[in-house]
Amino acid sequence: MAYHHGRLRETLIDEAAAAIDERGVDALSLRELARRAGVSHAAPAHHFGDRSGLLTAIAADGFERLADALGAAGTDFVEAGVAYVRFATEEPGRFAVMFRTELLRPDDPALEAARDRAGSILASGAVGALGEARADRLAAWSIVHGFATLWNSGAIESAPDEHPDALAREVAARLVPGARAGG
Amino acid sequence: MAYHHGRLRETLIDEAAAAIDERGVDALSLRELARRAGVSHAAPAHHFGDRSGLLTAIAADGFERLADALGAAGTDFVEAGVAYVRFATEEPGRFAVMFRTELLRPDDPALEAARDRAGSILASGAVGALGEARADRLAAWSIVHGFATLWNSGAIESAPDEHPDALAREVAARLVPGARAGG
DNA sequence: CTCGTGAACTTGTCAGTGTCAAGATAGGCC
DNA sequence: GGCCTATCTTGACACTGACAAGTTCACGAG
Repeated sequence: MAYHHGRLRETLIDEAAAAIDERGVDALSLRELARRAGVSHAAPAHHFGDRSGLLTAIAADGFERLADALGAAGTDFVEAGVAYVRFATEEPGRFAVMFRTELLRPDDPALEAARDRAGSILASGAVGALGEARADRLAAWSIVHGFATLWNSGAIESAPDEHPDALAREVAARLVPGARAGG
Repeated sequence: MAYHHGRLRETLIDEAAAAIDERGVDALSLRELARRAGVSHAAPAHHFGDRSGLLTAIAADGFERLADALGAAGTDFVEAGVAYVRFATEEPGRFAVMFRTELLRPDDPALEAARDRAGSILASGAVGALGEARADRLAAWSIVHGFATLWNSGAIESAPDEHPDALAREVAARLVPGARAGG
């Protein structure tokens, strides 16, 4: 086994994110992660310090991906909202980590930057469709975030193979005055 | 130390809920809990089987309290929504456990009953203000649940002493056609 | 009263975890 | 060559959740 893995840091982030999507944050063990990557149990600590360091890196990566997805969806609030939900439901583990703030380093610069980027993109869509007030932006964020977390927690009853996109679009449209599409 | 504590089960649930409100679910250790209650490290297992049993009991208790709070708030959707948010923000630990389904026993009868009771009360308020469609009920639930979880995760920027109630009322009102109170 | 039966609780143990300290290795720069 | 620093390993510690087996106690039958 070579001493220098070469790309250990990236490997660990990818493996960890995949493991979290499969089995949840709490089931993620640093030691098992190290085993999967073929390194010793203390190798991850070198790159991330401790568990929160790893999760913070994953969360920052998650906000970057979310910002990209929101940007690609365009400026319409409903479409951005659907993109938000799609991201959350397709990568539930990453998404959960992003908002489990007690597990993260509070003032990590990379995390804060990524979070701000995603937030401002979502807010710009909301301002166009609803208004500029704080409550407008928060209402937009709340309804898509709430739907996403409820769906991921299994609280929303649905057919076994139902895809959340259509439902999310309907729900988000409820917030836009005069645009009660579907339903 | 008396062998028979007498009210160990209730004591453990109360202590655990308080500890969770203070330091989060993940920081809750069965052994520390037992220490606090003055019993041996294996005593909790007798009453709850394992960790998920304890958390399931706490979650069921939480849904009962939530249902009570929603019922007391009346049938108006906005007021019920504010009550939902108030419950979530005043007892954040309990609230978090209730939706961490991976930590709970999936088909516990007491949990299911309490959850259904709370759900139907919230839904009845939504139907009156919005409509009977699935998306109407989900939009109502999503916006208040989203606001509550975002607030609890610290994602919403606010003054250090700001109380979420007024903001929650404003946000919830955004969903009701023609009732854009505040903002 | 005594006795035994079962619930409530304890003691002991196990594999597993996160974190820390100290040692080993190797690539790059003089 | 020789050193230096980042990278990774080895070893240890205190802690955890879960399990098995033993101990104590309340209570009802006889």
